[in-house]
Amino acid sequence: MLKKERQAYILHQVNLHNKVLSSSLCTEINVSEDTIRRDLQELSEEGKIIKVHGGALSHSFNEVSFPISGVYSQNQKRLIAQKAISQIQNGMFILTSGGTTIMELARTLPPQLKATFISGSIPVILEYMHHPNIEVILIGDKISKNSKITVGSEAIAKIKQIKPDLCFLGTNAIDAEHGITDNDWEVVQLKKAMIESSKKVICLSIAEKINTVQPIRVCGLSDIDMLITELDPGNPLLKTFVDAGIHVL
Amino acid sequence: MLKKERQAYILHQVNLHNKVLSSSLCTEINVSEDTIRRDLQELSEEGKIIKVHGGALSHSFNEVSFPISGVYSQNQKRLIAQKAISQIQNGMFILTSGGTTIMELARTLPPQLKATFISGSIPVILEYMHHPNIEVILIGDKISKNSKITVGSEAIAKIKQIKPDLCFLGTNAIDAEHGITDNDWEVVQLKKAMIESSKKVICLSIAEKINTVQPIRVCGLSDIDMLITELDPGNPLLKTFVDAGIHVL
DNA sequence: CAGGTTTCTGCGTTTTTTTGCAGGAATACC
DNA sequence: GGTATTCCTGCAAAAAAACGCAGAAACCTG
Repeated sequence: MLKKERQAYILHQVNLHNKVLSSSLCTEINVSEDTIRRDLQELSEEGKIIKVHGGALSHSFNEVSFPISGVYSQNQKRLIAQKAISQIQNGMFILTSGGTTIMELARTLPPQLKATFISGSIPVILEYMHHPNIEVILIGDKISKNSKITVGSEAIAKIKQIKPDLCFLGTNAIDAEHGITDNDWEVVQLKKAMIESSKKVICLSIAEKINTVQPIRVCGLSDIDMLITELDPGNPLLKTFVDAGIHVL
Repeated sequence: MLKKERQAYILHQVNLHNKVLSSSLCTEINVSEDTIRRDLQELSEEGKIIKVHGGALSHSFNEVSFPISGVYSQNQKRLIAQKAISQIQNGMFILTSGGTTIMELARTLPPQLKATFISGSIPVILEYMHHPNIEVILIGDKISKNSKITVGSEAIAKIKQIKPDLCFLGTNAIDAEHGITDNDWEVVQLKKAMIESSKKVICLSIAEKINTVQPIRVCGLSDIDMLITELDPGNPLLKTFVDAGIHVL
């Protein structure tokens, strides 16, 4: 088994179960405990997981508070949310993924807006529920505890049955060459289904994530209709996306 | 169980109940009292909790609040939850409704329990998600904002597809003559489906709601397998239910 | 393709962390 | 004031991590 492969497997396990034990990993993959430990070390240095005595935990595990960076990018996300809202019209069916950017969007929705929002993300759904006028549809299935969204074939099947007007996609990484990429296999499956179902796909991303790559591919640039960042559309960082025919806001 | 995990669990318990006893924690997590004490020590040094003789308190507790009105029935509900948990075995598929009694059940689940919980209630699902070992399946559909559960034909169809071992039903009203009744038409539809699907239906109800009636009928007594209240099973108030062949706990 | 270099992996040893236990001190409760 | 918890200290065993090293594999590179 290749090192890269091994680490991808470990990362997948961590994202799936929120924790891994070095001991169980080394019997699963059949390598020495030292190798596992070194892998965990590397993944931890890359910020992908949290290494603890005896194994590792997913980041979301104790991601209760990240006050400093949170506030910092909060303003950027608010700006993105504003731009995104300008694309919404009354009566629309809107499918959204999870993530903090979408959370900000949910919080920022104008109270008089009347629309139907569909999502499988629990935190996002909670935000939508506070809104006085929108209808909320929840996609059901098994809940992935670390990403706090519903994942699985049922969820995907349900998404394929609907045809929303808009799809807002929070992104983990977007790159001119590799398109949108992510690090959780199940989340990627969902996003793929969301993109396929929707009439129009709008990708929300803070500038920090532009030109970054994650291990698993979600879709190419051609599948995206619009890209919203906190930057000015004329910013040179965005030129490649404009050139690719994406409407950049 | 990893140290971080344990501490996260403790922290969650503290934030939930505003206090924890070292003695009860050490039986719950199954470690020595010293370990718990050291964990509390560390968490206290990090400022996450306030350590006191015999356990720890939440920060918010210290400020003003002496337990408000809820506590009275909270204790009753906790007792009900305890009894309910005695009916759960590892590996079971368990369908639950919403409501505060079920919330208490969700909060009280022992951390080492491994089971699959299915529900359409958002607050209950949030509780389940905090649990380290259980699988959580969310029933999706349109969200009813006032009852905070998913309602509609999709949800009902999904419930009919499953065959859980147990169904815990929070009740609004139960009466010897009219059986279980409720006041929300959509919730009633769901509960009916839940009862129909489940191998065993366990009804949770505080004594206050016994012999009360609501406008819409959910089911008759014959559909219930077990009734759990905070009262002693021998209590005269429960006699009619025992006579009706219901196992009263 | 041959030779050299870098990277990766497993093993033995040492060091650190974690955990439980025992006995005495401190504290709460009656 | 006496008794029963609870707490702290030191200690020891077990588990895990870190470290150094050497063989093996992969990877340049000319």
